[in-house]
Amino acid sequence: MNTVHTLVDNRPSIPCDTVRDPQSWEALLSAPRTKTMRVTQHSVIYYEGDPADRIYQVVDGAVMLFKLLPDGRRQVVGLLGPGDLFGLPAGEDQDSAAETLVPSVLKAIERRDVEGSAVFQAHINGCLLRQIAGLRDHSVLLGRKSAFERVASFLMYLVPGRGLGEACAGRPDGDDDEAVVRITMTRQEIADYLGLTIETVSRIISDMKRKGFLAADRHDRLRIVDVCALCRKSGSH
Amino acid sequence: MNTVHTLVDNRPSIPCDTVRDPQSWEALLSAPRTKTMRVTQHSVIYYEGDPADRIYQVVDGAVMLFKLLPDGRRQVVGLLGPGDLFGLPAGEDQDSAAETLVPSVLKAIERRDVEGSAVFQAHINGCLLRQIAGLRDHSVLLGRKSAFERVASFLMYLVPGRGLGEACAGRPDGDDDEAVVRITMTRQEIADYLGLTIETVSRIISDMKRKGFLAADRHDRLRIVDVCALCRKSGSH
DNA sequence: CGCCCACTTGAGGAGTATCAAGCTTCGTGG
DNA sequence: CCACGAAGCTTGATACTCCTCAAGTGGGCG
Repeated sequence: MNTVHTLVDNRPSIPCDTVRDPQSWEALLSAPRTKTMRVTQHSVIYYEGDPADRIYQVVDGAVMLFKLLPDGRRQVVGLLGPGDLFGLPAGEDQDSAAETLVPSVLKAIERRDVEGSAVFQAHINGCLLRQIAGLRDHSVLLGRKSAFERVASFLMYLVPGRGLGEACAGRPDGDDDEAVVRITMTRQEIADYLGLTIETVSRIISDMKRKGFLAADRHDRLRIVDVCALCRKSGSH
Repeated sequence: MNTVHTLVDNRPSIPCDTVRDPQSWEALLSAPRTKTMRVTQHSVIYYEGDPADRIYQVVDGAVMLFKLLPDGRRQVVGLLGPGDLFGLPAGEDQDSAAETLVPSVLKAIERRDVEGSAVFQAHINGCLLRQIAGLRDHSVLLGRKSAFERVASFLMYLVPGRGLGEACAGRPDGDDDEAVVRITMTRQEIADYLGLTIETVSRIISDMKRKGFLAADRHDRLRIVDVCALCRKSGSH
């Protein structure tokens, strides 16, 4: 917890060609010590307990954070997409494991490069606040929602441009409020995210099809017939 | 939705050289615009949706953060003690409500006083990271633990100096590993924190007494007969 | 002393997990 | 190109945990 306060004098200009101390987050991403990683689906980036000497940003793809109980029960504690940061725990070691859900491109930034810089701290701060908001919403889901509501909430989360909050607000609830979502997670991953079993997730999705909320395009692709209708079943509206 | 806060400005302490730009977190706490609040038990500090123009630090006491679903279901998404910060959402408005669990002393800091300062950002960062770690642990509890394990985990959390992580690690598991914890939360608050009902919490505690894990001191006070034994039942060890 | 509120206890039922088959889909190799 | 196997998904039967509804019980305060 011994933060080194490098008080960077931030003058307005910043022509900043190949600075030793990059002045913006974008510059940091292309700094010499920052590495770009291209990783395949289901690659483990780190395990819980690994030393946290780098932080990561998702450039493209998707990453899942999870924790395990000693007996093997797993809980997914975060889903990350482009722009999100991960790998920055409170202590010295990672407090969760990180694994890619799809082939991804990541930036690995040396932790010491971000500590002490006001610009980076502010950027990181924003990311952390968004993660906290997401975790709080997810606590409500895990603690208070039924299985049906959990799956409905999850599907809403997958609808582009309607992540959780703005879900139902978007368009008038007239006809043709359709959306096609790609499911890039396995049933097991979804179950571990929603605090359910694989069988329950499967049953709920079948049930949603039977009730006309969903139509099957393919195995890894679902058509939500009426986004608003499903959203109203998510418990949040 | 607007509770009246008793904003008591207590200036007795700290000569307070009236800095315009305080350079340390401690200095900020005694800056002119920072107010000290003394609030009674069960005071609402803010509701979800209120504008977030101040952030708060717990000086003494305890605060609970919670969210409500439209139908009234409640989930407690955070328990805070001395030193913890709250009231800093990702957006403009509060994403959860805040209420005191016991009579408390809080510092209310103008949000604009902390934005843009490297020193404060770094301090806030550490607080946010600790909150994220707590939320992740709590996700595991809500998503994957049984009712018994949840209550056991909660009791471990109350044991002084054994918050979650270091729980069982402390002392040798010899005899006399006793602890007395004060329960300052109502059964309803505990239930809403653990994602259970009031009746289930009550039943589990009775069950723990019957099985010899707990002994009743008083209504709001429990004696944990063998901390290590209970800890082993918490699912985390 | 008695009321009120928070807590406890009980009976019954809903919802989800568990266990056990089937069924698809996809990749591999004949 | 198709047969085969494996892995992931779906469906069914059953069990069990926890919730719901309802009736006590106890302690604190007027």
